[in-house]
Amino acid sequence: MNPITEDSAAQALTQAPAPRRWEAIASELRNDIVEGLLAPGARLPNETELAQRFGVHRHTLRQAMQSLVREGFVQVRHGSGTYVRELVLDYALRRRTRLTQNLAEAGESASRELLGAEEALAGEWAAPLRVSPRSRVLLLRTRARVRGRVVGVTESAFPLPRFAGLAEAFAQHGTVTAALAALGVPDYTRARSVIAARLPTQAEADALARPLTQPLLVVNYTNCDLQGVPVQAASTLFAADAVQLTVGPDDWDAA
Amino acid sequence: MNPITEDSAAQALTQAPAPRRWEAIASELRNDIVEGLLAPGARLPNETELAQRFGVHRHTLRQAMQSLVREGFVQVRHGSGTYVRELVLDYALRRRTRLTQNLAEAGESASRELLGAEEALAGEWAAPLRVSPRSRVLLLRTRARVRGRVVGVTESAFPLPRFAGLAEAFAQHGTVTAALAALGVPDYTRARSVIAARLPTQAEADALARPLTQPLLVVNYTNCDLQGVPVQAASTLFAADAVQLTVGPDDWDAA
DNA sequence: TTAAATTTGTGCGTATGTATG
DNA sequence: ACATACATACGCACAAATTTA
Repeated sequence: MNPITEDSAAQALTQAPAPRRWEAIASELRNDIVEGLLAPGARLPNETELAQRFGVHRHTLRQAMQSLVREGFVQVRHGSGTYVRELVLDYALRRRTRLTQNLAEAGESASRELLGAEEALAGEWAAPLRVSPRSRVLLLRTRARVRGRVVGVTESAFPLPRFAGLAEAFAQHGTVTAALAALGVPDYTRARSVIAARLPTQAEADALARPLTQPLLVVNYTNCDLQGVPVQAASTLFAADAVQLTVGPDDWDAA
Repeated sequence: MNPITEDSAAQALTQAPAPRRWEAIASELRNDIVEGLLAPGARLPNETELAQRFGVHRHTLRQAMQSLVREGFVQVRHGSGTYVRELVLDYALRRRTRLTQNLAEAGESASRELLGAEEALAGEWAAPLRVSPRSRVLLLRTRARVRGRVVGVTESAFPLPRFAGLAEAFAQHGTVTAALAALGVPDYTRARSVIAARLPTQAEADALARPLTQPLLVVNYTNCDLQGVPVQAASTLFAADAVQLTVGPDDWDAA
């Protein structure tokens, strides 16, 4: 194939300055990985084959690959092949447990998005928050991604009226820790975690972009401020193929 | 329920036939529950119906029921019905975690049976035990029951030759704690626990008497003696419908 | 144990488009 | 308009690691 005709053709079509083939290829492969088309651990076709498929030189494809390696999506094994990186995150349960920070500590790019916020009666959240069942709470539904893949969804309850502006604060800062800090809770600790496992409902499977047969790790917990007053009760659903929990000397030794 | 008749019944069983109808009925229902034919949470047919099925008077059936209530297999809700008691055990992960004791603490009768013991190369157990992969270990497979129902199976590895007689000691005492004590390890602490969830293999589903669709809670851990030397590396599979794990202030506060 | 096949890693050379001054 | 520098892309060849027969 002739690069001259290619590039001039692309220019004529889009008028865009730089097509950058390797970036488009990387983005296409990255998308396949995030969407689950290329499963974690799967071996990609070899470079010659992929280059042929995309109609580029092997060097060009390699540049795309190197980009994906840097971003942590794939892992190349000399003489063996290129593989989609397994996504097994160690989620450490400690006294000071922070979801976003915890996921980011593994050197991964973690992000958190707000799915919804509403006011409701405390109900089932009353007991862990130590408030009246007829008092009101703010419900926050959030979703955590690592490397673009959804790894967990959380439903949290915050007592009202104390945390009235929390939804906005979360939307602004992107983490519960920062949102609480903005509302005058500089620090908090985890009181208790209860861990269970079960299969997801259809809605949960959809939210996590996982099949109905992929078990969930359910972590129910309460966070308290420095005075020991509950500030957040929550239930996080982790996709069990992506997350494992650790409880260890780091926790126990931590004074 | 009269304890006197109970006791005399037990006595009679060993000596004479003594056809106590209510006991046979209780035993039959108990068996259905243990075998999983009557699932946890399931509502039993009403007393009139059951009495009819067994061909006894309702009073006789009630005697069987009251026996099952006292044993903790069922729960009667006045005006609603009789239900198979949910079996949700809180398994607390602490520095000093003992499986049998932990299960027993919930006021449940816990038992542990030895499924098999063999010698093998350390292999995958080498890392947690901090021994050479080519050294030998004793593999112990055990099964834990609560109220007759299997709730977990454990595969443990003990370094050899230090724990050569451990299989016999376990068979004799029935717990790992006692077996280790008999071999000169008076106490041990848990170094680290890693928790994951997945669906069982066919063999695992069989061992736990659960369907293939019932997720497992997998807990991998290492126990060390007071000098910090690993004495046991193990992987316990819990049936997630029967067990939930807790990590909390009891652990963190414990100095 | 050895050897061959497969796959990634690396080097050199060539050519084109873009940005800069 | 021209020279220079740089990133992108293709062609070919061989080295090194891994897998498989």
